[in-house]
Amino acid sequence: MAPKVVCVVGPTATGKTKLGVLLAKEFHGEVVSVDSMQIYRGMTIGTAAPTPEETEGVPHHMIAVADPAEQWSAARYAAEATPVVDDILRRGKLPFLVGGTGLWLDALVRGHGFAPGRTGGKVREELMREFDSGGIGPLLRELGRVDPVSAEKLHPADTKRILRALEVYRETGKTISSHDEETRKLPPRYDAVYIGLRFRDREEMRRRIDLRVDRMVEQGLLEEVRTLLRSGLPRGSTSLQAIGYKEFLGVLEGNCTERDAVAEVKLRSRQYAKRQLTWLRHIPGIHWIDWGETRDFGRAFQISTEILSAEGLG
RNA sequence: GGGGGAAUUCCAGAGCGGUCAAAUGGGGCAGACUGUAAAUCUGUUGCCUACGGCUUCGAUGGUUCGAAUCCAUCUUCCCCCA
Repeated sequence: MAPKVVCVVGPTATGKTKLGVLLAKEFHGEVVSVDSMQIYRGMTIGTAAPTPEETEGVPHHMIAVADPAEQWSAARYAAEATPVVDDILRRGKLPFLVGGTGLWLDALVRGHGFAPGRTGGKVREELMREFDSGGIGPLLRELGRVDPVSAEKLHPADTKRILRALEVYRETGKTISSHDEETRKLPPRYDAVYIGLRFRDREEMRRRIDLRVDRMVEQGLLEEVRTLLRSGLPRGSTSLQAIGYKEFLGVLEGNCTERDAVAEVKLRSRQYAKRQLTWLRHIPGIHWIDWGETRDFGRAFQISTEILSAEGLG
């Protein structure tokens, strides 16, 4: 039987971090962050990474462990987070996977591994060159020959995935569709209990996000971005894809006013939250806790406690 | 006070007599997602008893077989001269 873990999920600004800490304290657990941006060092304000006060002494893992200049990926995350989770289990504690990066969470929980090939790899570079010179047409035709299942499924505009599908084939001689098919059948590595946080009302979510962004600015987001840049971060870094950072980069470069940047960050954040909700809808069995006008953590804690107890944890 | 310009579907903004429920972008909504995932990609977006029908393009009234597109008046806004 797969070991049990608890996942605290939900879109941005719903309070996953706080609930995670409350529960970890109660259930003798440790937190493993599942966040593609909190992974990078020096990005605490803009990613709302938990501060030492907020962790309340609960050990947190996979936060600020990467250099912002590095290119992390779901695969690398899963590879590094898995032993961390296992170690927590070995010590008889309960892992709380807390975060909003859907793919990373799935990769960790299901533990399927990814097919070979990576960003920056030789084959990928080669494919990029071919794409630049010949467009997607020839590549899509090639995919149609070697992996018709993927070619059929992928939209012609979905360059990224078309290249990746070809990459897997060229690297391994096997198709990504067969790889996916096989890994889908594998039993998950962990038996996850999902607790989801969300707002009942979209407007309320929006207000919460706006508030959060305003607070980030007050706490010095601009300065944080400036410091990050001073460390000689390459412009194309994955870490700079983070919402808040890419917009404030524009402010520092004088391409946009802080006021506009703030509005942009709020907008992109709520669009992101929507995508997170879409992702989460495909996970069956999430125990949702709906926030009303206020986030009543006392109540959420109580509900979660009951859920976890019913699951035999605690 | 005089002269000129503009009013379009949630927003910006095309359209300049029929092929217009109205390009395009944004936003909204929905979806996808197996090595960049806070990324990337897709669909949809007036109403309906829906392969057809109905009501829209500041307002009213005209011209015309036919108008968002032409004319008149009115309303609002912008610019210029006073």
